[in-house]
Amino acid sequence: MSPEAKSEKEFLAGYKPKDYPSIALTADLVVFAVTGAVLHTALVRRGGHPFKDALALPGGFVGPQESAEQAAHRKLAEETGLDLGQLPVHIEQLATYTEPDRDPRMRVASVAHLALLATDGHTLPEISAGTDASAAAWHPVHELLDSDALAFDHTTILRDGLDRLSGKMEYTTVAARLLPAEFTMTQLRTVYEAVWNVTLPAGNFTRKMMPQLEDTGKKARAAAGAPAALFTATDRHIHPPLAKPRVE
Amino acid sequence: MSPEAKSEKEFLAGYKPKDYPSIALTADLVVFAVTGAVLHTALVRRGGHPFKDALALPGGFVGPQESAEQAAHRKLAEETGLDLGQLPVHIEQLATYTEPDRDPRMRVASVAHLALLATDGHTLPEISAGTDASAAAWHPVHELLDSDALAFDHTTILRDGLDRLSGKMEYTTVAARLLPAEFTMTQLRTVYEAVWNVTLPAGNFTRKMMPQLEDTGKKARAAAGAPAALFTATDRHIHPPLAKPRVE
DNA sequence: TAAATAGTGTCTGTAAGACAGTATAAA
DNA sequence: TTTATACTGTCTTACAGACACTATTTA
Repeated sequence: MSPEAKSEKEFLAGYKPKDYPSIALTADLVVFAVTGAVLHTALVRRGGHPFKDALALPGGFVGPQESAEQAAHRKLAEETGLDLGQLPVHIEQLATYTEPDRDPRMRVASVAHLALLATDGHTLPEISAGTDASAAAWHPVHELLDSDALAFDHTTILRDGLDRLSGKMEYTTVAARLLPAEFTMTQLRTVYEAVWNVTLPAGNFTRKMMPQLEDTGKKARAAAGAPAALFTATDRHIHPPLAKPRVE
Repeated sequence: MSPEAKSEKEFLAGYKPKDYPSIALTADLVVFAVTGAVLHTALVRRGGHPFKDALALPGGFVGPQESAEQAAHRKLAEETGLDLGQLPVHIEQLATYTEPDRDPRMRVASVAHLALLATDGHTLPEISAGTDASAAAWHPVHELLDSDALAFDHTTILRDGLDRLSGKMEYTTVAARLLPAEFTMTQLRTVYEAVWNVTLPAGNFTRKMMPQLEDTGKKARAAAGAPAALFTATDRHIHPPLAKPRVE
């Protein structure tokens, strides 16, 4: 209870915000999910100008009482109709895009987030359009990135999201966030192959990942072949990292 | 509201910004430089409330016509008095901090940046206080992080900045940004040791880094001992990475 | 049985870690 | 010379990559 604390209290009580540049803040989402060994991203079809009818990342304004990450959670539910109470989702901040002219309407800074949805590898979560969009659907990422088809700077953001995920998978088990809590080694390897757009030798992958995972002791029901062990992820760092094969 | 009828050009000409939450955007800086084998960061002493007389990261509002990165450049010059025309500086975005109550005065989102200043390892660039601060000075990072001494959430930001730099040094030559364009292997190793707060075996370090650097053919003048080769950095990725020794 | 998948064994080449040895300069 | 620093050689261990092999299930 020093005199400084008291005077700071007085200062704040009488504080009137000074002028500062008017910049709107949005939270945008790069949403990833894997099906059929292909990485997909959730995109909305824009209902209005600018970039009308173009594909865009889901997102929207950060509210006055929420953090950007909370806004990303809320927007993910609103814009895709996903029930996040049911579906495990991993959200982390990606980067912030602040070029003054990135939105022709007004000054908007966008805090982009990476969102990973858990799937069994066969079915994508069903998504439906929110208020601002005319449609919401899944799109294969690697095909999409060959064409600069997205609104605003969203192609850049999507590429940054893919790069972040690709890199982080080398030294963490974050790839497991694209799978159910318990998963087989083959499921995990399929996620790596989908995100990296490569094929990996199964035997060596198993040996490398085994110490990073927790064996549940349970076995998966196999359609054919030996039943696979079910693992859960840990937060251990992979050291040395699992190197992404360089493209030849 | 019949967006169908309007072209995008007409739409934008008649566009009036809708209400959006009022959030101020600032660019803050984690500025690093190495001297005497110790990593230092530039901090300002706050002149006013809140957190009066506490240490804080340099930074300020993003202007209406500049990106956050441009604002970071400008603020670095303004708040430290550094002549960035003379001094090579590397700036990259770190993360954005958006907790609603992180500034007691008003809603402020801060885009934090990592700034690396080149030094010869013996002298830190001289810095002087800008308008908002009563002083600006260098502080040893690892000592500082033991005590949560900074204003706002700046201790978190500083720690995130250190983590980013530490990690990136494993697989890039970004550490060279803390040195002049041409540097010796020992200088570079000293940077690694300062940032990671470890000691590294000189021989193995040389062998590992050699293929990542460009040999200028020139030699440094040595006070004693054999003259060291002068290298320049490349943008090659270190593969496999140079692992940071885990703390025992 | 055959077919399919899971997981292990084994060999080879590369590189990290430890550390000794040699080379090149200044005092 | 001595001393200090810069590098290189060498040995051991670890592990990635390649790929064959065995084990375990379903049909």
